[in-house]
Amino acid sequence: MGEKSAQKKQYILDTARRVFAEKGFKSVTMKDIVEACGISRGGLYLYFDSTEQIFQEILSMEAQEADDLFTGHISEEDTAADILTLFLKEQKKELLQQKGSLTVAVYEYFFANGSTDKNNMLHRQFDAGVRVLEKLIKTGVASGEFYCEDPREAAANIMYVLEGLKINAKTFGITEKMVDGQLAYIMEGLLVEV
Amino acid sequence: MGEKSAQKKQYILDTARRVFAEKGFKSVTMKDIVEACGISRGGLYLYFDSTEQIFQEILSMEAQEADDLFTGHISEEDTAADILTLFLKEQKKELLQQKGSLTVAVYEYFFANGSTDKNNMLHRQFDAGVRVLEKLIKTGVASGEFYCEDPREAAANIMYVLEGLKINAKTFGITEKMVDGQLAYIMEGLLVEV
Amino acid sequence: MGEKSAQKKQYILDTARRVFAEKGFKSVTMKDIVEACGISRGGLYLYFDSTEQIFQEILSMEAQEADDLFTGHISEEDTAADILTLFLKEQKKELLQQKGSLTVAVYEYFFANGSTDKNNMLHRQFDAGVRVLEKLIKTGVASGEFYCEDPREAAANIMYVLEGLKINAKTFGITEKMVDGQLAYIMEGLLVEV
Amino acid sequence: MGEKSAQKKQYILDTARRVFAEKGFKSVTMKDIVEACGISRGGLYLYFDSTEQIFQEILSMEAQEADDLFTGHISEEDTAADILTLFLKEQKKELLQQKGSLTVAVYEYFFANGSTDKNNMLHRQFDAGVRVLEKLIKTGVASGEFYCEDPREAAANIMYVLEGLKINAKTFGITEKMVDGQLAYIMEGLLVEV
DNA sequence: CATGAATGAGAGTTCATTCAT
DNA sequence: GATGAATGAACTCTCATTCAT
Repeated sequence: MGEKSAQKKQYILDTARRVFAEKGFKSVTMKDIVEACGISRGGLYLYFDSTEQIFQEILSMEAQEADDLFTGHISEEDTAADILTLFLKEQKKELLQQKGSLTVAVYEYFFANGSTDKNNMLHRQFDAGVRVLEKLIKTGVASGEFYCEDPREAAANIMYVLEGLKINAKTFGITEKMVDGQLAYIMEGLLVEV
Repeated sequence: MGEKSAQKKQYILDTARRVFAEKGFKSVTMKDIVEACGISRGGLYLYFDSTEQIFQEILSMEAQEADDLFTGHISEEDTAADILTLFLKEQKKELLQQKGSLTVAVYEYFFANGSTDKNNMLHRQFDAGVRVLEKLIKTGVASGEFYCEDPREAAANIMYVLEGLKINAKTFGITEKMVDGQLAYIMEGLLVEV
Repeated sequence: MGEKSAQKKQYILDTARRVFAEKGFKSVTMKDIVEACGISRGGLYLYFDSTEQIFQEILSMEAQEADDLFTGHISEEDTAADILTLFLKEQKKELLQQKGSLTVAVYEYFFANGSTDKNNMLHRQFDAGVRVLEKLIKTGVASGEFYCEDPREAAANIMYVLEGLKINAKTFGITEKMVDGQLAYIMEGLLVEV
Repeated sequence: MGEKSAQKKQYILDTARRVFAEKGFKSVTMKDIVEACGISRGGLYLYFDSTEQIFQEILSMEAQEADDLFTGHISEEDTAADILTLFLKEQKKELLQQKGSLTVAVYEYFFANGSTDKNNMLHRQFDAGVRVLEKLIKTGVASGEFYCEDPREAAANIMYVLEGLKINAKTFGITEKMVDGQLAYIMEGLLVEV
């Protein structure tokens, strides 16, 4: 598969990503992707064998980008509270953005493949989130910004709340106010009262 | 529809519930249900037109039972902390129980139908949970058991964490320790320190 | 599957038999049979899962009929030579009849499935033929009609020649004269010269 | 087509021969051959248009070699019985050798193309075999080694038996004992009893 | 009411064949 | 000559849905 094919493969992945974002994982057929890409039936099979394989490759790409995001935060020179605020802001943006989100597809995929899929992306990202947040909280505690008796569980708590918001966003919708309320509640729970 | 038919309809719903618990919502076909019930293809269509309709009726039944559960707690004569502990214990049991749970099916269903489904069951139950917890926290604050500046957001926070735990349980698995950690963290956040 | 379905199943088998007779085994698709039967695509799958399964059932029917034929001969009251002549005459008829013969399909099927197929029909019929002929030759020898030092190999020889004629008939064609020549040669080899 | 191309063409034929030996004729696709050869899809079409054409050219090569074999026998200075024994020995070797044999592919090919293929290789080889054997038997009769009233049919008989053994070998398997039994039977039928 | 045979639409998959490079 | 990406036809198989009995 030469350079040109790599380009086309990427084109298919990008197009398929849109399809998955629209229809979730389970409803997407090879035919859907073929039609979205405007290529021939057989053509798609030159690159991928199944929707599952396509989705996995899309996930790999996403994971890459997500990792980049996470590591980006830590390098800043801001205070712990600033960084946490930034992190939550970004999460909020993602939560409220409807279009182009793979959330539903990802959940559908891992409902079926979560246990068998070694190196489960959702798992890895959740754990990574907890780790980053835990470290951040500890930093904040050390600097006197935060008060927290159990940084580990506090970090996990934040991640669970984000998961909860995410799933509710997809099953019955959330408002910006709801997100703001929770994020404020989280921040206030950590900040040392003046 | 006579009494006999009502019985058969109920039989179909009960059997179909098992099928949905096993396979989620999207993968279940009318054929699956027909086979699980041991009835004829045409027979099923006398009672239901689609898996969606069947699932909706199952959800109605579930909602009824869930409501019963919630209202059950409040009637106790225990302290707010006791009731909350009881509530969380029950949530824990549900979180850790794998078999027979409709969780995945429900999520899959509302991913597709969440916005269109008026009277969305997930939504109603989430709101109900928040309301009950808010009232409970307020009671606890009044009795001096709890300290909480924003009972509303605290209640929502608990519900979001439970959602987060629930979805993680289905996508990559959670351990009892993880649940205990979070539930303890929640309780400690509310209890007035001695 | 009620009585009516049994009839339709038989109809499919009879129709499919014609298709296999025309096109051999490997070239026949489910679609071919569907079209020959004038039924729907899905309809065929109610009765059979694959061309292989259909062919196997056809073979079972054939085997039944073939067995009936064999046993028919022996019951006669004729001399051994008469019976053998009759047997060879019938073989000749089959050899020269082109239409409706499953020969090619059978060979094609057993090329692929001969070793795995327990209870290989071709094998059973060949052995049965040898046994019947051996017994017949021994009878003829006892009655003084035949002269033969090794009835077993003589019987096998006849069966091999018949196989050879059969395959040649299908690969490049044989004439009646060629068959007659061989059959006469076989008879003369056995008959006691006057 | 230059010398280099001729070499490549030969390489394709040799490789394809192995493929046909493994899978017979009908199951082999252009793709199979392309992959076995490790060349490009388009590359194969520069030399051949179809599996049929490839197979025909392979058959031509085989025929050449087979003819060489036949003529080889006659040139010896041995007695007729010796030559016949040698011939049968070689036939036995071929019958028992499973790997690398084109037998199945050849039959499959001629099932479909036997009648249309002018200059049918199977036909020519069968006839050639009969002619050689007939001449040999006549020689043996003249020298007093053999007794045979109808050399022509005796020769044909041997060829038919060999065909029968060949096809049985491919459809349900034969043992060395079975071959030996028949070959001995043939020899004894010709030899003048001492 | 209940049955289950029948239909046909549609998804998956494989290959022969072509063609721009 | 040689490549291999691309196409589209053909086949397999599964279901939702209908309907005569």
